[in-house]
Amino acid sequence: MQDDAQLDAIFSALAHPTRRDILARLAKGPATVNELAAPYDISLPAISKHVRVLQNAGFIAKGRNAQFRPCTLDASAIARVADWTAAYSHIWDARFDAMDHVLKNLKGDPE
Amino acid sequence: MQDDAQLDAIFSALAHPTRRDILARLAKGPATVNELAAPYDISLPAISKHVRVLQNAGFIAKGRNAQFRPCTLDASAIARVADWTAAYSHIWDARFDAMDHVLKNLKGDPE
DNA sequence: ACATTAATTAACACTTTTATTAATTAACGA
DNA sequence: TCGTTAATTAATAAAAGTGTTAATTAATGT
Repeated sequence: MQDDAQLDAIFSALAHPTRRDILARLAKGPATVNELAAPYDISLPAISKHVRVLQNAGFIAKGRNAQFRPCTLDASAIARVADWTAAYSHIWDARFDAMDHVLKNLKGDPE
Repeated sequence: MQDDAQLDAIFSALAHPTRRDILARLAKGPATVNELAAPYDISLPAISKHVRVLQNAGFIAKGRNAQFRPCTLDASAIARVADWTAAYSHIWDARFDAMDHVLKNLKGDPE
C-alpha cells in the first residue's frame, strides 16, 4: 500500500470511537471477535466489520484457532501515527528536541 | 467538545490526504484559503470545506485580514494525536520507557 | 459607485460508511 | 450425525463525506 493510502486507512480506522475502543481492549491482550463485541450494543456483523477495517489498516492481526479468530494488536500501525506526529513535534513541543537528542543516544548514534 | 468526539473529529480530519497536505503546508507558515487551494485541481469551495473540517477539529485557527482569512496551524490538536499514541508506546517501542523517564525529568518531576 | 478579489453558502450528485437482519460457512462436540 | 458456537457474507437502508457549479457576502481600490 502506498504511503498516502495507508495513512488514509490508518486515520479513517481511528476515526470511530468503537474502533479506538477495540484497540484499547487489544492492548491488554488478544481477544476473539465475540469477546471484542461483548461490551457493545451493536450487532456482531457490525463489530466484525470494525475489526476488518482495523485489520486492513494494519492495526490488527487475526489468527485462526478452530472456529475462533483471535485478534492481536499490531503495534506498527500505531507507530506510524506516532511517526506522523513526530514531523510536527518541533512545533507543538519544545521538549521534543531534547527527546530527539536522547533517542539518538539510545540508538547508539551520539552526535 | 467531549474527549471521544474530539478524537473523532481529529482522526476524521486526518483521514484525507488533501487535509494532511494542508497541515504540512501550514507547518511552514500561515496561508490564506486561496493560497492553500493553489496546489490542487479541486475547486475553491472544496478546499474551503477541508479547511473548515480542520478548523472544527482544532488543527487550524482562522484569522481575518480584510477579505483574507489567514490560516495558522494550531499545534495542540496534533499534540493530542501524539498523546493518543503515547498510551500505546509501551507496546510499540521499548525506548518509550526511557523517553518517558526523560520527559518527567524535563518537567521537573524526578522520580 | 462599481468592478474586482477572497471566501463562504446553497443546491445538488455521487460514493462511502455504518448499521441492520437473514443466510451462510466452518469447526466443535455430545 | 446433528445441534451448537464463531464468524462472515449478502442485501439493504440511512447517514456522512466529497466534490461540483452557481449564487452570495464582504471588503478592496480606482
